[in-house]
Amino acid sequence: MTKGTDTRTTILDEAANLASINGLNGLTIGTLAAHTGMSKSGLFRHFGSKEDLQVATLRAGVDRFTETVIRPALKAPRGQARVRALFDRWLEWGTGHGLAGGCIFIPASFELDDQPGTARDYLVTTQQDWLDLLATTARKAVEAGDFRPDLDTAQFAYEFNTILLGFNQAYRLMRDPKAAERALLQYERLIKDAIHADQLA
Amino acid sequence: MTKGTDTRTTILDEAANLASINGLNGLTIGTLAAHTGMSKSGLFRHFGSKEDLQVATLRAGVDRFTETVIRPALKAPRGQARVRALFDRWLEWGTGHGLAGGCIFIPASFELDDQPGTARDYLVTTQQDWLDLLATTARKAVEAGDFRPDLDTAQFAYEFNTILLGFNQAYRLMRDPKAAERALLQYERLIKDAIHADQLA
DNA sequence: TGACAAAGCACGAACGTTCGTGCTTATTCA
DNA sequence: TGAATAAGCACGAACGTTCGTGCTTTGTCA
Repeated sequence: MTKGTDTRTTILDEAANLASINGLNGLTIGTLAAHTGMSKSGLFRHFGSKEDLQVATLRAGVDRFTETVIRPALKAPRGQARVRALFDRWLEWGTGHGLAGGCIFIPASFELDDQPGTARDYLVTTQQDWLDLLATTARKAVEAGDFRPDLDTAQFAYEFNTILLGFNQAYRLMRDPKAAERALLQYERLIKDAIHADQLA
Repeated sequence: MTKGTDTRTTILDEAANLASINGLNGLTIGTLAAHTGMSKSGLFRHFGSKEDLQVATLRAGVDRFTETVIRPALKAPRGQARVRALFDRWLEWGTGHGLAGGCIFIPASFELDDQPGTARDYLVTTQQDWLDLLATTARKAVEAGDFRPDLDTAQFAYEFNTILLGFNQAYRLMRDPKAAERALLQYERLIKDAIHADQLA
């Protein structure tokens, strides 16, 4: 690891933290330089444009996410256990074991949705990867016999993700002490339905 | 209605639209002035500070929301019908029948959650009002016999809101053509559970 | 005429970005 | 091996623009 990529890593580490607090648009070159003890120009040289910095920051966030959530969860055995591991790990990710301001992708989702560009494009693929991973994990749980065979795994992934969004709002904006409990209840209902659909109309 | 409050209304109307697109922090006095054909200073005089403008914009959003979602939904008869009316109306609200960039409160939720101030405070009370309204509506549905007596109405409100968050992300960021369908499926499962809890473990 | 509304103008600060200049490492070659 | 050369890295200064925010002046109606 040469010196350049070394400081670049340091910068992006801090950038991800700042962006998790102030958002991707609130991430500014000046404050980032101040937080890293660099000059604006010296820092800027590593990226070339603000948008490149945003994409690089998202990419750094993906690395952190993979390390904090996905990799550990994949150690759990296939099936329902792994689904649960993803859920539990995500809750940790969203509550400070990841970035200072929590998940960086959720605010970005609503910040960039009307803002065309490479940052938005990258975020979309990232989010799609996450949904695909969830769907795949659910499918394996079906194959393992944990979930019912006719489960709509894409819908399952969609709803799983939705639970995280709700938790994030309740936890960070509303500071609801019951946020985790609420999310867990919702999760358990989702799982119950994935095991056997309710017969009643 | 005097001239001053008249233009103020015009300004806030446009402010809500711009904020729904660019976020509350992305809402800038300069661009707002350009969009309303006013001078920055002439516009600024109406508020006195950026934060005041943000709060006033949120307040204008609440008015629009009440008019678009709540008021029409309250015309539906108490019980499950009214719950459904709130859901349907919200989907319209989130897909353009309200503000240009969709719901203004959702992006604000994730933008302001780490940003102390009067704007954040106001948003929290607004969101709490919404959750309370949902819970109350659910409780009336219980009283009407539409929902089961032991329903946790606060949890119901929480999950109802969560569905909206998920829909917003799927619709606006992912541009998922199935977003509405997915949200509806999730909604129907929530209702089914509200009617009679699944017996199975 | 007097009160209020809007414009005009200017401010200091911060924004993203460019430029030219040194300092530190690698690389090359005698 | 040691000097010469090149590449990489970070810096300070400044660019033009936009930010939020004040003052002062003009316009517009009761």
